[in-house]
Amino acid sequence: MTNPEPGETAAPEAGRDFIRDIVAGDLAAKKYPQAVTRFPPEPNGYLHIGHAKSIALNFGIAQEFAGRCHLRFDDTNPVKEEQEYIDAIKADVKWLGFDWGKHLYHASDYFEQLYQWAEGLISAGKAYVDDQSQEEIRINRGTLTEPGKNSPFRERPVAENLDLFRRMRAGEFPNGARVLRAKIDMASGNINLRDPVLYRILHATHPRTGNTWKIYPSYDYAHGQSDAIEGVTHSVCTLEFEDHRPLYDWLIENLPVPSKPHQYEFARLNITYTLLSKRVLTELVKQGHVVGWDDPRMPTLAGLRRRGVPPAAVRDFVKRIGVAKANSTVDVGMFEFSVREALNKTALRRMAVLRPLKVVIENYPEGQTEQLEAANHPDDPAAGTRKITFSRELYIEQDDFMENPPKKFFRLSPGKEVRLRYAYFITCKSVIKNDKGEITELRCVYDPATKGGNAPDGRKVKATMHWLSAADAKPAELRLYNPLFTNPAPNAANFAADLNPASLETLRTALVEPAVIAGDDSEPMQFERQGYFVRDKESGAGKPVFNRVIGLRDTFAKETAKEHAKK
RNA sequence: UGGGGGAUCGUCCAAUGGUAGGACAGCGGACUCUGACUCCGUUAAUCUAGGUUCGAAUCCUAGUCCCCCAGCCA
Repeated sequence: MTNPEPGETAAPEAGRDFIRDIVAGDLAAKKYPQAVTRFPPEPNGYLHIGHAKSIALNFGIAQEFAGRCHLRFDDTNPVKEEQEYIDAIKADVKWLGFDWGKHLYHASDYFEQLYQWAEGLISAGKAYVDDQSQEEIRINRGTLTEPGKNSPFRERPVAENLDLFRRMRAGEFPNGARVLRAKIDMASGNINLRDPVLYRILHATHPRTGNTWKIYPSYDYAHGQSDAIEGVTHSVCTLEFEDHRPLYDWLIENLPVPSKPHQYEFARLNITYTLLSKRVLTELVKQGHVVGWDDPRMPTLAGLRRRGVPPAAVRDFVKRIGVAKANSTVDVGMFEFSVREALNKTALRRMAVLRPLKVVIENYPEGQTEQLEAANHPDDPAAGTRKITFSRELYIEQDDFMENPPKKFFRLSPGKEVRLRYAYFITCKSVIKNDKGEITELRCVYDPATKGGNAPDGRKVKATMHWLSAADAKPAELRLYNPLFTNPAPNAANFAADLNPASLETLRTALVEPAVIAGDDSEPMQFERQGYFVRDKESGAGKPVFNRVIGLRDTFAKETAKEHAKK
């Protein structure tokens, strides 16, 4: 985290959303010397693209307003939290491109302070130990339309509360025996104010504090106070915490905290064909619908990373969608746009045949080969060129040939001439089929005068196709991914019903040009006319595996689909 | 029927009393050795009804619809 010179607090991009407006206004009014934000994940799962929106917001504000942003783990529930998640979250935030510098904190760092403040609340008569069972507390809380009833333990003397609370800490009582509650208002229309639980007994091992604590603070009690301890000025969270704000403020007002942070809420991210719920994502993993948190079909940052999505694409996406208070669902197409845009600029071009169809160039001498030059990136000469081999036996894409093509089909068909990219024009002479009538091979002729891909007589072809020399092509496994859900608005409550059975399509007979294997395959490449692919971690020397990050925009396929829909 | 929020092109986000704008998607075209990219053009919206005002997405009144809250989760 960089901390630019003071005085540089004028906001360069102020006013891009209502939260930044507030920050800019507070800074202009000299309410704070510096904007301090925080990203506060609970380590009970992996981060997903919805978190990326929050990360970019919080770290972005710090950058733009010359403030700072903390990474703080909200680790108040040891029953659900694990070290694996803590490590994964840090890795994901870094991957996204943000740096908390020295500002790494945990709510658990403040457990002792929080405890002392709780005793203070008890001493002030503002909190009490409740012996009611969980069930009784629930019943006495009332309903949305009926007020709650005071606990019979609400007027317990301070000394007794203190004694009981200390014994709770000492571990004298089993889980659920008692809780510490704030004494606010059991009749409040806001249920969060009906004597909210501040501490509960939990005999569990915490990833950081081990077995030191037998009681743990609730989210409401820990969160705002952690903000205050850290000097957070703008505590940004999602809409569902809006009606926790009065409680947030009550605690800040009634505790001797060192600063007074304020909470602001924005709408969480939703995307079509996607579920961004930690509960659902956890179940997808645990029930084996995906191979893990980093399954390339997952909307987790780990999944996107493995899928080959550049972090810049994620940042661009969350910047495009903006920040507001209205619930909304972003079209997944908008994310795909960001991914393609990021990849198009940098991905090196290669050729790969997903579903091979053999082609024999009848008039090309047997045994002869030649090296042709191909650009690594047509829009960037600096990316250089590579050699590709041409020979008598080739492979083209099955989709690039039709025996009886419709008018709009520009590719190869009997008697038709097309260009093989960077090579020659070829014309299809005949089709060879097997017993079942399936096309197994094409016999074509080439025009030696078109070497490199241009006809000296100026004649044009409608299509340019990718191809591979049979002797040089390398086998590879290609994994094509489709949305995990078939429903644009998947039902989180019954997500299994909306699962897409075809979310993963594995191509085991695909072929790639040698440069794909030989070159640096850690970065995504574009397999021309197909899409962007990146080497998967399961890839081995003898068995290269590539993930399709995303396909190229395919206007022809879209038109074809439309035609079909009409019929 | 308690409390808290929200409604602007198909979608997401702007416009804070003065020409409703941008992005994605769509459509049409140009270009093209990727049916990609790029470029040009274009369709398309203020939840409803009243009111205030020279002028309303914006202010007022009354409605409608949507979301969140009854964990010892966060």
